[in-house]
Amino acid sequence: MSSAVDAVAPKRQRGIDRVEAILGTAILLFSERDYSSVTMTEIAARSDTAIGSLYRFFPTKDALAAAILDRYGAHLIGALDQIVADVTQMTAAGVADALVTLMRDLRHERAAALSLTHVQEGGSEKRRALRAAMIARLSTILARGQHSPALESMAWLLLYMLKAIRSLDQDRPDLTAAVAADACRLVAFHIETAWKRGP
Amino acid sequence: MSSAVDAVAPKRQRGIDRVEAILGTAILLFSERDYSSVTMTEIAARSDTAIGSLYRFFPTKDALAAAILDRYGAHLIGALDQIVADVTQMTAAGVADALVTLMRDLRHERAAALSLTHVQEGGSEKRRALRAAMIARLSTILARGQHSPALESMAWLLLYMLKAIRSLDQDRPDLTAAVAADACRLVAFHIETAWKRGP
Amino acid sequence: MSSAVDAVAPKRQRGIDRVEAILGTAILLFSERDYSSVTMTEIAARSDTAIGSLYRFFPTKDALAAAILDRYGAHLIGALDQIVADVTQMTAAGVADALVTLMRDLRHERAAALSLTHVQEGGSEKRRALRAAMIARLSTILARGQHSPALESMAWLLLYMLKAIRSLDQDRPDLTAAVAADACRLVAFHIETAWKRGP
Amino acid sequence: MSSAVDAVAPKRQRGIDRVEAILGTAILLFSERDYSSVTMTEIAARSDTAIGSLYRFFPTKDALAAAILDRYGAHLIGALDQIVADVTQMTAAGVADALVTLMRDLRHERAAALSLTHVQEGGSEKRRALRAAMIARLSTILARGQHSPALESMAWLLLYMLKAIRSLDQDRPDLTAAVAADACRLVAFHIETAWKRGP
DNA sequence: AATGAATGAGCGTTCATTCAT
DNA sequence: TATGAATGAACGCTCATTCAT
Repeated sequence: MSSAVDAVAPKRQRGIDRVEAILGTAILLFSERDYSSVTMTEIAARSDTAIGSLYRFFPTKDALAAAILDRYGAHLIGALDQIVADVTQMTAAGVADALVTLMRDLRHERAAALSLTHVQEGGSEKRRALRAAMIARLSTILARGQHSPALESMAWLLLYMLKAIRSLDQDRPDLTAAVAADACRLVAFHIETAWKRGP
Repeated sequence: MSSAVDAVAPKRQRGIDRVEAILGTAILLFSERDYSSVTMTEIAARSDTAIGSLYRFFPTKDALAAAILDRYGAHLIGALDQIVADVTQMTAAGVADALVTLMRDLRHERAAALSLTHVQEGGSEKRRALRAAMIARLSTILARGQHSPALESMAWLLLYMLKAIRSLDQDRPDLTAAVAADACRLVAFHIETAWKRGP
Repeated sequence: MSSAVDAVAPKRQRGIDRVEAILGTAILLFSERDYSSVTMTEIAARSDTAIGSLYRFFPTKDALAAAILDRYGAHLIGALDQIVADVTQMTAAGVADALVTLMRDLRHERAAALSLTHVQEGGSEKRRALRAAMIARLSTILARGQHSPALESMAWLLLYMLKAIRSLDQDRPDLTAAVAADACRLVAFHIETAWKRGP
Repeated sequence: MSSAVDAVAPKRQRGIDRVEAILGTAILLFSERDYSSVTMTEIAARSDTAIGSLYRFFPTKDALAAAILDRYGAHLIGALDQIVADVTQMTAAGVADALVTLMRDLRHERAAALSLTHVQEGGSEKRRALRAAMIARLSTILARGQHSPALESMAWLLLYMLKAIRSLDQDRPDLTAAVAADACRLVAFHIETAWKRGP
């Protein structure tokens, strides 16, 4: 009953490539459909992986979901930290543009992450941690470099606006150009409001 | 009303009640979880319906999903039509407030509808039609009574902002009060921009 | 994820028959092979049951095992109680004969129960309870009607001798006749030793 | 011994150690659980052997089982032959004690062997051969040195009684002391009955 | 008409065994 | 040679749907 091997981590190049293929395929499928309706068999088949090999690297479906969330979180936080570092030398419009662009770049991973919202196994905890980390960065941006809990509710609104813009971008890519300026203007308006208000 | 109909009326009424119970339960469950992970058996049990009866009213799971989407669409479009009818006599702030309030009122049905996004059986077609209907109303609002295709991209942005506000409202109900004014201000800013721009 | 129907209990005649067929097949298979190597699919196929129906009555493999153990325990304890009731009017040889015969009659169920020894889900607890119940009866028999904890170790030895005789009976049915008298003589010798010793 | 062999001797010794570790681990696991529920991966991990190496020494799981049975059989027959050699100079009680002790000493290997009862690959043939060999020795013991087919059924009964005593010993080690004398007395009674009866 | 037992394809997962490195 | 990644048939179990009662 108890399996001797449970863990993961590819050691050879082939394993690393395979993990990449699996994650890419999984992100693609989860971004298109339900977590529950995407099957491990399908992920394996589409990434040219034997089902047994898939389970070598990701011992459960939830573990695969967690890996995707982790990777998405790392990308996101890394990029936000970059903006935080530069915020004192940027205009509101510049910050708005950076944020909107960042969200567009991560659109696929984000869509996949959305499908993983309800995953068991500490998934909601992971999401909570990620959200907290994002809110912390966005609050700092709204406070122009000094973290300020008073701005947290504005940070939440900013976060959800950014999500909305990314969703729109993904659902109607034909509108991206037409919408871009207005979207940035809205975000910039929000940021300026915060900056005027002070920390 | 006549005694001749009374014989069947209870039956009909019972059927209506049953359908209501099923739809209510389904909306609740779909708003909490994956479409795929909510089972017909569970919907039947939670609404005190025999599984066979559930299938009498909704011959497939997709048909049940379609019924929920239809009902949600009708509610939404009805309410938007009301705002459209009154828009020429409202301020931008008033319109913003009406829209935000509407979205909050429909939050449960909306959450359920989100779960049904990827349903087969003409689900995406239904969604497309609903979106088109919403965009038409929002465009009219942004044009202050006259429908204007030029404002379509702004209508899309408005639509997604409203979604974002509703999501935030649902995910963090503790922030509703703190966020409400800023959210309405943003929406009003967007509406005013459109109104200034002209149709 | 959570299933609305978990429990069991057939209500119609057809269901009762089916449960009998399933239990019979399962006892047969478990008496021939490993618990782990007997598959639910095989039990279903051999008892002409759809796999889904098998799971309606026995929601897990362990539950099926538990049902078999329960039934075996009930048969065994019932028969032992009969012997206990009559023991004061019987000779040692008569008791020995009754015990050996009883074991022979239950040989198939017993062989199946053996396969279920290591089943999780409180299986070992069930086995412990059954053993305790058997030891209590055998102690009473060895004490000629009065229960006596002092005779417990002799009861254990008796229990294992009876198991041995039944196993031999099953493994080499051709020897049954040749062995029967010697086996009964051994058991009677043990019972007489206990009776002489006193409670 | 010579330096020329030293180069390979360590390799051979390592191989022997490895095989010993594997067999020991396998006996331990098989004595605790189902043959089917013990995995090759687990045996490999617990004996610090790479799965590939395990398969080099034992090309199938059945081959590993066969090796365990062979070793158990060799131990058992060797010890019985010793008793056979001495039987003419022993009392019935002495023989009984020797047999009971022997069984106790081999209890772990025996428990493992029990798990392997139903293994395919000539496993039942192996078991039959082993049993025949045991019965031959026990018959000889019961005939006091002269092999006598007439005593075969008594030998079978003796074999199963010995199994029962060993099982009891293993299941309830706390009773060993209390039960030992009674168990030996029973076996001695059986042996004496045979000796009286003559070959 | 209403019920719930029956059905079986398909899901997540395991593990004996093979084979490239 | 020794290693452990790769393979895929098969397992326990679920659930949308059908159908006899």
